[in-house]
Amino acid sequence: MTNFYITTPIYYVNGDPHLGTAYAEINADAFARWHRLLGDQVLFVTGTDEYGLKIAQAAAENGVTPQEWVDRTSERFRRAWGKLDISFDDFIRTTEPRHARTVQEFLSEIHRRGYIYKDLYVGLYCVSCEAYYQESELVNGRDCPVHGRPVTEMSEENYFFALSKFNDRLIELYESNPGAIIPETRLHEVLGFLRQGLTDVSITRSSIDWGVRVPWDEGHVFYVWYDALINYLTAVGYGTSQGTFDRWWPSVHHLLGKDILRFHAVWWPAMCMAAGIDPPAQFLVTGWMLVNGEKMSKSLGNQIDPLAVASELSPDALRYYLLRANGFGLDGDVSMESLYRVYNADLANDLGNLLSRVVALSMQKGGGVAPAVPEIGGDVLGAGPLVEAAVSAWNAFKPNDAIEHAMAIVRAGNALLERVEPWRRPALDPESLDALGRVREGLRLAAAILSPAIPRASAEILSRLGFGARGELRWTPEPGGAALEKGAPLFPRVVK
RNA sequence: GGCGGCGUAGCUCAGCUGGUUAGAGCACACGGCUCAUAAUCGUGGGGUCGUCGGUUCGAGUCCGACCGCCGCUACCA
Repeated sequence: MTNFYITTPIYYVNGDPHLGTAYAEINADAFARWHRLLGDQVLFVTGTDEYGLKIAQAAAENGVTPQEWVDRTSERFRRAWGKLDISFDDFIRTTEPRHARTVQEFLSEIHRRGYIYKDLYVGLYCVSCEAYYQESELVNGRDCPVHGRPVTEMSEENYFFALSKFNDRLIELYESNPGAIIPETRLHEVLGFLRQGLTDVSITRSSIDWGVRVPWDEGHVFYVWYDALINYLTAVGYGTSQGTFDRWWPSVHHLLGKDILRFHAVWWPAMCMAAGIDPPAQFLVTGWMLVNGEKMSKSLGNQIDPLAVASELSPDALRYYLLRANGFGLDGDVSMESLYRVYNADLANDLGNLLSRVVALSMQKGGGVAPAVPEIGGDVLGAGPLVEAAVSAWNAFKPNDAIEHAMAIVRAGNALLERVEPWRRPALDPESLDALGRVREGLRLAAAILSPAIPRASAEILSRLGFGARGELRWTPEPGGAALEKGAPLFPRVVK
């Protein structure tokens, strides 16, 4: 029995769920569903990041307490994921007591081991924002980007994490484990960064109080990044349930966007090493969804609203499009136009229509029941190799390849029907029955492979074709005779 | 500047360690069919594989130069 632990980033609750966060959820969900299908024990964790200065400010602007504010915003994420059929097993909120406990436990351990020390943090501070800025963030090299007023150099006593002590171990980790970061180009980035040399980083703030308290010094809270990463441990019972922890850690797969790669691939493993636990096994780094080559932005008005697509078409439609349109790890150019095009071509015309064809033909020419699945003799659908290829693709975190192989089975099914032409033959013609049985089985296999991407439609395909269960991921002869269900078009064509 | 990557049909891309006439999907054109969501099936057009040079019996696939893009170059959830 294999254990598969996968995480998404936890989202900062300052904004609403959008296409980028939905994309991460959908990918992680697909991988989780794939491994459940394989029979693995799966733990899929997502959540929200609720501390930090910007949250406190947003709460103040809205006239509520920070906790009231994050209760409200976090719920928006949870509800959104429900609408996209995201099958998470746990949802971590960083303001939960269990998380604070884990953070304090974990960082105390690092502190005990001598990798956290007190020092002076010097930075450029905007009094109005009550926040530090990097020089690169400033306007004209000296003004706060929010208030446009000059920042001042300030300093405070902070705790620092001895990141630099892990420089060599991190390089060694990735050199001996090149598969630890997918895609490879992100591995190169991380190694390049590491080879420049690391400096220690400050991990607490005394100027804010919306955060997890530093247990050995109550005047400080942990800087938001440090507590956020630790959610990956909260979910598996670090410090509270050794058995649970040992079961899932360290064979964890962290899915994340390329913009937060360094925090995950540098800081986080170092923190784990400092605490005396193994670093996480793998990082799955996604690209960005671009619209006409540009980052989506509210001002450009070029957004794709994931929830709107889900309600207009279906959650499956959005999921399929995002997983199909782009290779994992690459930036993808997306638009509503291409979404409709892919939806019609693949889901309505090829897949949905094939289901309609085989059900209708079986009713008219096949005796009204599910046609038997014949022995594969002369594998006319090419299903065997295609299923194998799809399995490899899912295992290698390449949803678009897996989908492509499934669709090849579907196309072969349509072609087979054209060749045999059951509609021109008498009812119960043996060749018709053979072809219909093959297409039926082809659809079962395609539905299984596609189920991580389009869970609803996959279940519907199986049930309409009279398959009691999903069955195995290989051609399985079966006597047929089950009841069929005609039903409405699975993916109604959309006309624009 | 340094490090890394990319540039293949109208569009999005596959092409692992170099080897028959360079592939897929979409789009387009023509033809067939009518079971099906005016869906489907077949055929076809279209590519100097960024440019120049080199290695090799042979290069999209290796090497060099150049042109054009892009990412990273620390405390942005």
